[in-house]
Amino acid sequence: MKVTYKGDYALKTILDLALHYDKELVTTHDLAVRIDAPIKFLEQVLSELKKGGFIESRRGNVGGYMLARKPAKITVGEVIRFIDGPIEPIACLKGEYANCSDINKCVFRKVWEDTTKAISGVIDNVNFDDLVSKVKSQQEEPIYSI
Amino acid sequence: MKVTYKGDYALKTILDLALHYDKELVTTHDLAVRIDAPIKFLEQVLSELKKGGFIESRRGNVGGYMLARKPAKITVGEVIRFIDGPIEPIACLKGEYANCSDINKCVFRKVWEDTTKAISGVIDNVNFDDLVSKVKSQQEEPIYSI
DNA sequence: TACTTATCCTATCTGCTTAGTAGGAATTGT
DNA sequence: ACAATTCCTACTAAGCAGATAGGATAAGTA
Repeated sequence: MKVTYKGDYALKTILDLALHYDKELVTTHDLAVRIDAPIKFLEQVLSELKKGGFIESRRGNVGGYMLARKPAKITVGEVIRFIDGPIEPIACLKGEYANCSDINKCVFRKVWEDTTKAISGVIDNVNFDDLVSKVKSQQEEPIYSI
Repeated sequence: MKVTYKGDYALKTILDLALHYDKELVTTHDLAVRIDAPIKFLEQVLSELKKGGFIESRRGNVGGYMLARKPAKITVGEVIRFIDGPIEPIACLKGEYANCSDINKCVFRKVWEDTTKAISGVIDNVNFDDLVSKVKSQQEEPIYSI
């Protein structure tokens, strides 16, 4: 599993849109400023997220983006898998590996399967409602230091 | 976390040497044939594994390689980390990431930390004695099909 | 001593992926 | 008509993976 900049931008995009859910549309420009991403690169990420059914858009003068689903219905795992590809640590689990003469006898296979499950157990159990709550609780946090 | 061919060859190398532990030295040639790796590429992997203290070598006519430690004292996690680098799914956990303005406020950080722990929980708890046992039990397995 | 069989060392190469850039077409409200 | 936006396609620079190449060095043996 490797989370690229593209995946990182995608996650931050979904989180930003989740914070504006049921309010106003978000433009690429505003998003790019807030998540600190190159706007032209971000455009491509947004295009993919739209194709993936994560977000919707409105073109023209007062256009912008919004989430296609409720934040609670989108998980980190879904987004990462869609943008950065399968989370398997090694290609052999996808059957795209030349060096597995007898895949059923490979003693490492179980290790990679267990690893994949362990990763899934984390990223598939965090949704964007959780993250929105976390962001909001951080903002409300009292200041303990003087 | 991404396991490369190099990492895969390294793991298979350690396993093969574990299967020959306390017996004879293993040559690069024999190893290359058994694990199906290009010999010149494998040489580089062996060189790294030696630098990492996993294996020892003997040069010359009757040379070859052997494990530097007992199979039980080498884990899959150790080898992978040494050959393929840190298992963190994203660079921000290593502090090598430009896009984290305030790392303590990033709500994704915990996700990546939890992911890293989950992966470690698997790969750091498999050692090469476990794998040797598994290989041997597979070899002894009765044939159920006619 | 010559020869063989090993490990060891360093440089080079090719294709792929990541991250980003560039330029403009299409759409929509004012 | 104009401005602001999404949308589309192509290109590029840098880095990395996965080798390949050519030999130097070491050690046992006839």
